[in-house]
Amino acid sequence: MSMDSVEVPEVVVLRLPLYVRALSQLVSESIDVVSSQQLGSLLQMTPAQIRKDLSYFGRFGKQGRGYDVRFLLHELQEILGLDREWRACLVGVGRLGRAIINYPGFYRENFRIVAAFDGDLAQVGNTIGEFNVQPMAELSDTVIEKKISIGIVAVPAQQAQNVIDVLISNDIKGILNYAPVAAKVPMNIVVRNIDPVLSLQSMTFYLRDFE
Amino acid sequence: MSMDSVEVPEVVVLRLPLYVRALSQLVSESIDVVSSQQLGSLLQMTPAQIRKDLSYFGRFGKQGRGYDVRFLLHELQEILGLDREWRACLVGVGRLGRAIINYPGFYRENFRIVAAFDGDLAQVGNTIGEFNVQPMAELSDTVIEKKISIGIVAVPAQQAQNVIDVLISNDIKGILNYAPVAAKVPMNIVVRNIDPVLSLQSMTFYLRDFE
DNA sequence: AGTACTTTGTGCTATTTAACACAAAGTATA
DNA sequence: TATACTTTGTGTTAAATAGCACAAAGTACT
Repeated sequence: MSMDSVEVPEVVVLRLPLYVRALSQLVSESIDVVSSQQLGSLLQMTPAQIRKDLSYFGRFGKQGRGYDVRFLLHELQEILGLDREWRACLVGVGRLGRAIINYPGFYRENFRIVAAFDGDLAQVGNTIGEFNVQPMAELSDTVIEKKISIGIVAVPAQQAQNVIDVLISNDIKGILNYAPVAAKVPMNIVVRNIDPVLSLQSMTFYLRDFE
Repeated sequence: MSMDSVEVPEVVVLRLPLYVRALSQLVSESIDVVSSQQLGSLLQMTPAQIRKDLSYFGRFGKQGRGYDVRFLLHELQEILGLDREWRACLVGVGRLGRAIINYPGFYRENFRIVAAFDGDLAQVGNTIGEFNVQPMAELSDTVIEKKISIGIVAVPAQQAQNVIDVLISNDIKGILNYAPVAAKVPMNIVVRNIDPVLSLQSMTFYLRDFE
């Protein structure tokens, strides 16, 4: 018995960031108004899909004209919760973890990595970028102190589920998982997997027949 | 008028690597037989879906028993084209590109990065890992020489479409795109996007209401 | 051999997702 | 003001995807 008259499909939510990105691009090009037609050709999707998606959240456009770029961008950012800073902790400071810390793309979009943990005590105390690597035992306190709501998992597959369990038991609600495992989590936890190997392995199905 | 009696849906192809991974895990645990039930609970999906997916390619199971793990693994690897080595080139040797080159996960799954390019001539000639960074002008020859079929794009958004166009014009059929852009490609080209920021930006929609 | 159980492969149904197509409402131009 | 466009938002239809449920075929145990 949800409050929402219609539940928003997850596929729609997954597309909203694409719109945000395209609209940001348009803002930087000083374009004020855009039609679903134009947005569609920019993003390689049908205008109807864009309009349907947007209609789940309101009526943002103007007939005969299109959408005010800045306005729609602002609305979508608010809908997605992108109008504020999000704090994340990294777990696992191996090669991959270090690359993630040094990746500037998160910062640019208001995602802040504010702590780094590792289960391996040999790593604890090391300095990576601006952080001291902390032991997992400190996770509980740090999550509260630094108001962390997202966990980024960059540990080997074997340890991933355990790390994820610890994160969840410390009230982390969102997990960005770089480990190659299908994490088991309660329904109220949001998991996003980053797994380039899986991507390649499905790609080759279509490449087999060329040479 | 395709040869296949039924076209395999792309969603199904996207799931096959998950099965491959789970089966590999089972092999390493010396488990010989698995039911769709067990596989489903391992991967958090319904047994029916697994059986339906597999049925697009053949009848691999045995009633009352399940699937022979090694046999099914081998079959799926063959279907996906994972029974051989795939060669890729990297374009863009900035921070991200270097991390990709040093990532051991590709190698472990028989994907070989065999060349690195950069459009910035200041990068050309530098040594990254085991490679000399080559200028884009050499891409054409190198792709043929080294039998490269996959391009990994790790350049800034602004340059991504151009790089992708060059790759395609040199007969690359698969692109693993780390740049935050919706690449425009002909229908016969397979693109897979790796975009952690998009993942976070859709995640926050569900996190908004906690704290 | 017989009974109870397990599990596949698949026809069918239900659900989800995407696209069509058009009235309504706006713009542009004369 | 009138006419020809443009574009949204959405009811409706179409297509894609997922899940049910069961006959058929096997296993396990007595």
